[in-house]
Amino acid sequence: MDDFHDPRQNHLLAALPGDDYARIAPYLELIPMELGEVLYESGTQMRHVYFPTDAIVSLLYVLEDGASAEIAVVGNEGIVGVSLFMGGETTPSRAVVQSAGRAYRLSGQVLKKEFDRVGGRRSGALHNLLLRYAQALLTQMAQTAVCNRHHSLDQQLCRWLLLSLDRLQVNELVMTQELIANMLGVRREGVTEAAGKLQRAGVIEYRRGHITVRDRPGLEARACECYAVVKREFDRLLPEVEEIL
Amino acid sequence: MDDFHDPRQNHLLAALPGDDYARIAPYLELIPMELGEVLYESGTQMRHVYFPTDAIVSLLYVLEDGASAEIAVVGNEGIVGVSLFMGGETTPSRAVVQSAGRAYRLSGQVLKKEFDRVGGRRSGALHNLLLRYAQALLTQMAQTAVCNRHHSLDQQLCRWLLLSLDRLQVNELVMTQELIANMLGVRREGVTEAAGKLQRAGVIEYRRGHITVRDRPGLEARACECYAVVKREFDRLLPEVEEIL
DNA sequence: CCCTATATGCGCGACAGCGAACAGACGCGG
DNA sequence: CCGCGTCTGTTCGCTGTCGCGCATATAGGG
Repeated sequence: MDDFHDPRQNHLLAALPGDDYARIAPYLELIPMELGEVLYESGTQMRHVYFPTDAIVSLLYVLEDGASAEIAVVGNEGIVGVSLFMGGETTPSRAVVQSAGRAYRLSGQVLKKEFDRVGGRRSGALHNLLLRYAQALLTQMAQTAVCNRHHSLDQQLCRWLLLSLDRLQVNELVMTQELIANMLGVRREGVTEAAGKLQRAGVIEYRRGHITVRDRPGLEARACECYAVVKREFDRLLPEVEEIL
Repeated sequence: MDDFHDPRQNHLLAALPGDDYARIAPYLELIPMELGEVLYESGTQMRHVYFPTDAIVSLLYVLEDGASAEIAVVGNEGIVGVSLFMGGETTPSRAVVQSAGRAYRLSGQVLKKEFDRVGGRRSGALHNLLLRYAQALLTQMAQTAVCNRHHSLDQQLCRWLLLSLDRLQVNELVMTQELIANMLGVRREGVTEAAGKLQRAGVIEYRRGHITVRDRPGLEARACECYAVVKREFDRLLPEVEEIL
């Protein structure tokens, strides 16, 4: 978490070949993101995509009655705003900053131009990379759907903590139980109870808005299979990321 | 439902400009599909994509313990096998025929070649069309996730019936309650009860594996918002379909 | 350093959906 | 036209989560 900041702390940007990266690099703007900030609202036209470095963004779906649920989470392994290059321009979801940090912003026009570029190689590297990322996102959403249906709040909390942890450089999350409840689409009291169990078991420790993970293997053991499936699929679809780090 | 069969009964194929369509038409094979047939298993390499005409295919996710849930449904508005052109080759889901009928099969190689084609126009029409379809699929999955979390079995059954109905030419579904329960990821008894309510209300009528919808507006009134959101998004993303029909 | 907004803990009753078990009813195939 | 396999209807207790209300603890700004 030093002050020197490089777009390539985002894995997608890091995975781009030198010349592909060089073409978009001049357009990347470093943007700080605060907890709770809304990057885009359901149905609104987006102007930019975001490549998080140390921030985490949740894709939330909000129902008419105000109830909500997280459908996917994006950290430094991904990009916020896939609908810009998929062609739809908008999505019926909301993007909210779940963990403060920074991201690189890129104008939608520049991204699209590069995405559609048909340069020396067949289709550009960015094109293939983003499509594979979109598929990984599809998997994450599918898994969320099934998990919502079949798994207990306890298991889901573990899954959620692990997903967040993977996208952070530290083992402490700044996050209230109320917010977690919003993400998971459950009652706050339910989170309190589940978190209490984990604390008593020595897996996590928390105090007013701060959760520290003490026993990651323990967390993995209590999580449902959904965490592992999603992680495996991300690793499979985006292997460049592993090679580099 | 005459015997003359045209690939263009699939809306994606119908939406392709003449010359784009002409290039892949010779490779399209008409395939009959029986109820319950598995098009591909989770994690297996796919050789073909399928463009249903009067069949309906469910994308199911099956958990380790055998529990399952439908994450999306594909009829003549779509294509089965998006991961082939997204670049992942496989997905961790299973494709099952939910309603018998026919589909046109296309070799993955031919599809990919056309998908990556950079012909006269910018990127090919197929490319844009399929990406927009993929985004619609993303929306459907997201909505399924939220629906699983927040809505009652009764509402979900209505949503599911409507989604199926939209993809059929008739108002009768050949489908047991047991199968519906598998799709929704609930107990069979739950479906029996929910269906009983609908029958008593005169909205549907059923007998051993056959469900007939009598009052579609009634069904829509009882469904959650999820149905309308998904339908609206499909119409927005794939407008060509409406223009043609 | 205190005070207040905010975060967490807990205790109800209510209820939807689960799991298992079984009875009846339909309809296809022989 | 008969029989059996399959589909549907119904029961019971159980668990997990909800919805509400309220008590208590904590941190950080004035």
